[in-house]
Amino acid sequence: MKSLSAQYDHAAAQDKWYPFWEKQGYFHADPKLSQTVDGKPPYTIVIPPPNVTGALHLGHALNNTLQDILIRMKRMQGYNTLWMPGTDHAGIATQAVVERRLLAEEKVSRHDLGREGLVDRIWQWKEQYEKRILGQLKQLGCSCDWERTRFTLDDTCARAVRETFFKLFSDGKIYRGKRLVNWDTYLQTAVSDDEVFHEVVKGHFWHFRYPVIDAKPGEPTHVTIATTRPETMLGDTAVAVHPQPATQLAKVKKELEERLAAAPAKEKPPIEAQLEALAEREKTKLDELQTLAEMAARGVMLKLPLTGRKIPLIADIWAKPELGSGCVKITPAHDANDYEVWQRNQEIGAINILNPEGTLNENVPEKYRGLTMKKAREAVVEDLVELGLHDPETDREDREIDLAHSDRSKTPIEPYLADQWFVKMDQLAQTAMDAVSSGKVRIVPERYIKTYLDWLSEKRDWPVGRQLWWGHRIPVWTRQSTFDGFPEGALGPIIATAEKGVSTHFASDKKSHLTPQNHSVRYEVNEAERTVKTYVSVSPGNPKAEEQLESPSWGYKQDEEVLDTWFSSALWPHSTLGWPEETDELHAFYPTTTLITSRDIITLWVARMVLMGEYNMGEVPFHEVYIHPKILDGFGETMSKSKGNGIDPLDVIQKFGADALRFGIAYLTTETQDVRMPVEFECPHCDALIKQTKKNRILPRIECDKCHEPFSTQWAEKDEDKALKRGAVVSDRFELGRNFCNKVWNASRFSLSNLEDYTPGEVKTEELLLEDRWLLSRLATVTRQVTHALNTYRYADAARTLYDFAWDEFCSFYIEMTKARFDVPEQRATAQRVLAHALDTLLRLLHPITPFLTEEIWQLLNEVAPVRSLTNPDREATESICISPWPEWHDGHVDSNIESQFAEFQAVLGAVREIRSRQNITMKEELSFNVKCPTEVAKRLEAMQPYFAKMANATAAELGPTIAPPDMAASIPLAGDLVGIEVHVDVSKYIDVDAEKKRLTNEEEKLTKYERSIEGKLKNEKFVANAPAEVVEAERDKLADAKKQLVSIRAALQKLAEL
RNA sequence: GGGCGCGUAGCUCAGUUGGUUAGAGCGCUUGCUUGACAUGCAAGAGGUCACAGAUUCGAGUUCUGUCGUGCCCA
Repeated sequence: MKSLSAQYDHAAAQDKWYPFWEKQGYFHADPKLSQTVDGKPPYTIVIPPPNVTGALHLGHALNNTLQDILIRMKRMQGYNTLWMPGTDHAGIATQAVVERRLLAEEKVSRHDLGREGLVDRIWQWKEQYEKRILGQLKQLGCSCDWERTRFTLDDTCARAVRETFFKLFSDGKIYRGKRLVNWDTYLQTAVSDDEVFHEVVKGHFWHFRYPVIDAKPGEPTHVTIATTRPETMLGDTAVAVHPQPATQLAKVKKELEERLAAAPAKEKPPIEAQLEALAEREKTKLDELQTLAEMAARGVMLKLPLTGRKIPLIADIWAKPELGSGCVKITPAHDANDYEVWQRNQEIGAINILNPEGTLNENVPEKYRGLTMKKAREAVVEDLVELGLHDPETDREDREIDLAHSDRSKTPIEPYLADQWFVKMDQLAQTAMDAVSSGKVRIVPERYIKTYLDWLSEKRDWPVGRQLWWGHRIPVWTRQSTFDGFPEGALGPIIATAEKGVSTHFASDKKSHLTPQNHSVRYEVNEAERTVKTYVSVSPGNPKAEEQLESPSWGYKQDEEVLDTWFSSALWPHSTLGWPEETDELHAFYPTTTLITSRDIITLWVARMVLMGEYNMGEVPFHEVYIHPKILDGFGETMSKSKGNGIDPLDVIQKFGADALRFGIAYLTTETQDVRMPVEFECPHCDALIKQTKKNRILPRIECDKCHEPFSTQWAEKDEDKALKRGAVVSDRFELGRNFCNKVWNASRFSLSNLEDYTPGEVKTEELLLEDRWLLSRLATVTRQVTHALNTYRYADAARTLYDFAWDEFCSFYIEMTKARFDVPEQRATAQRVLAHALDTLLRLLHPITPFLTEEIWQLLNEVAPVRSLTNPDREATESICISPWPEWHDGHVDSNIESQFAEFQAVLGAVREIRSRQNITMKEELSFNVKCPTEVAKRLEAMQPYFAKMANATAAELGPTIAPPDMAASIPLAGDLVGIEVHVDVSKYIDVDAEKKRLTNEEEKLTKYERSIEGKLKNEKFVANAPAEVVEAERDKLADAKKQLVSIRAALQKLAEL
């Protein structure tokens, strides 16, 4: 047998076994098999496709490790398993990263490159990062079916996207609408909410007066409004006042009073001040507000200064009578709250006053057209002053304003009303809600059902267009024409009346490539202007039809926008399997089994997959969704690609190994909590540890605090940085895993070295010793617990169970005990067979979590003991642990009697060790001890003599019920189930009397306290009367036990006192 | 503002339906070159289970509130 290193070499194992697994094709799922494998259904997981914006961090490592653990277990259980891998194009995020890079490094913008040029460059980026991401997954040990790797923008997915869009379009579920977007005037694109950051800036609060038209006597002639953005008044379409100012004020007052009553003394003054102001307001303002509310109800109009437009005074709850003038101007096209007001008061309309580049458009008086917002602001204020509607001296307050900025251009965001493509969600959302309510899709943990249902129940239509170039271009061709001059020759006559929202077909002429089946049409008719916009969606695979539409005579243009990334992600479970083709894969593996993901995309992704699955396939995409915790950094922040606080799993794998990382991850994946992972950098020059800080976590190079040498990090990109040595990232969490792997490795090393003359053979029950039966019993229990834990996504339970069993039971006891048996020829063969069997089982249980380690040992074990199952004596071990059968447990092996007998031995051994340690007796000195115990216990302990010798260098001199403790003894009475057993060591040679007295006195105190607490309980009549009989009984037993212990401790103390 | 979590040892976390003398790993202390493993072995110290009420014979565990903290939605 070759000699094995004392340390597990994770790098070697990873390099060796991953290519082997791939070559053997273990990860490839054959759809034809799935109907036939043992009657077991296929087991499928689709990967949440990581986006190609950047490399993976520990959060992804967690997500994918959890998937791999299940996939590997199910594969071993004989299911036809498919883990479908792939990546996501992540429209805006990726385009933004590439654009930023281009600008920084080559000083070119997307406009310089043009659409095709930019998209080309993004593809290059994608190739690079896809490679890196897939490489990371392989390094992690993920057993994905790589032959099926997909990308959300590849041809297969594109086909599914086109098909789905066409289907939705034809079904009338896609429409054009208006929506407020975060408009980045610098980049001229909408940005999503999470690409916006808020910053408080200094600004002003301006008060203006708008004249009332035809005010009745006694009514106000002007309405005062206040704004932080005067220029938007050009787009006002109403002024709102609260419909019931008195009620509202009373409500606010009541809330304040309640808060005042509950507030601690020091917080009272500001609330009192507010209440006073409110009272003042009721006196001075309320009447006027009441009047205004009545005027609003009557339909009074106001004259919007500078524009000459008339706008209504409306009653709406958005107006806050407790604030400012109590009236608020409404600019639906440029303010989110005002937009909501418009939704409630459709008649007021919305006026967009902004050009895409941030200047004012033709909807404002000529004077202001073309001005930037800033210039317009000055002009508007100036002109209002001129009209006497604003006094700069009294009507302007300083104020801090929370202003949204674009993360990408760092310029202020303009809320902007844009035309958008929407998907109608009413019915689709309902199907997704039903899927979960009915239990067709189970969400684990259940609390996330609420998130899912709450979001879907709003049934908000889904805006699917994005003003980007990177993505699936919307397959709609548009042309605007006059109503009269409808292009008869080209299009043929209109069949249906061209009403708004009517979908119909062109009548095809014979030469047309547009057939009734391959396209769908919608019209948007503007009767006032007598124009019609025609939208044509073409089903996939009809390039000629598209060409025809784009030909000069037809004059159609394809929509410039692309689809929201989530549109393609929503199809992922079926698009990756080949839909809309009726592939074998689709038949075999859809619906998939489980989805494993993180909670932040329950609404964005999970819900949409369910509704699209139902829509396209008529069937849910998966039966269970497991939502796992998130890894936070040392500052409690979630790791994210954009923040740059993520840790590259490769930095961990390189130092600790993939197995250690995976074990650490499984160990921390508990049901409820997110997990903090404070990390440190390890200097590659001097091994000093450098704390990760918010500052250094994004640096490409870091200088060591101690030796001042620089080293590189995952962010290194410049050659000079890359040339530096890379600093590893370290954390206890990984050390735990690394140490555990090493422990298993060494236990295996020991086993292997003692199996050289192993022969397979039947082991008869009567040949088994106590420790064998104990181990088999424990193994059965552990197998059951681990299987159950993984089946219910209790990863931490599985990892902890295995950790404790492997370390504390298998290594610390079983292996230690077999050492003694290998020296006894007649015991050797049985010990070997049980050991080989146990190691074999343990490896298989561990394999899903630590695949490389277990494969490495499996292969070594196969060399010396290829046949090693006690339960299937003829079975030869498989060529790889990947495809070995998952352990089954035998209830017959579980023997609580044996386990308690073993616990007895462990406790006595522990007592001996404790005395040795307390008395400072080194292991070199042989120890003799006595045990006072019942006869049957004595008999059993007698049989364990070799183990006391081996494991504690101690001999039980006397055992039995009549043993008298030595005169100078250190004594430990056992507790709990083992009460009645006393361990005594004659320590006359060593004893530190004072120390022993002190210890016993401590112990006595503790026990006395304990005794009193139980006595207290038992004296409580209510407890005795109300608690279940067995609980009361248990307390009585505890009391009796404590008393027994006390007796022996007092006796020992007494003896010491007599010395 | 609404929803969902989390506050247990110096740190990172377990603690299943209320009944244990509240656990683990790391760190710390003491002693070990025990022939698988110092990435190890043996032992030890360390806790008002955030705070305040309530329910109960009994609360780390259930309920209410407060404070702190995190995420999601607006």
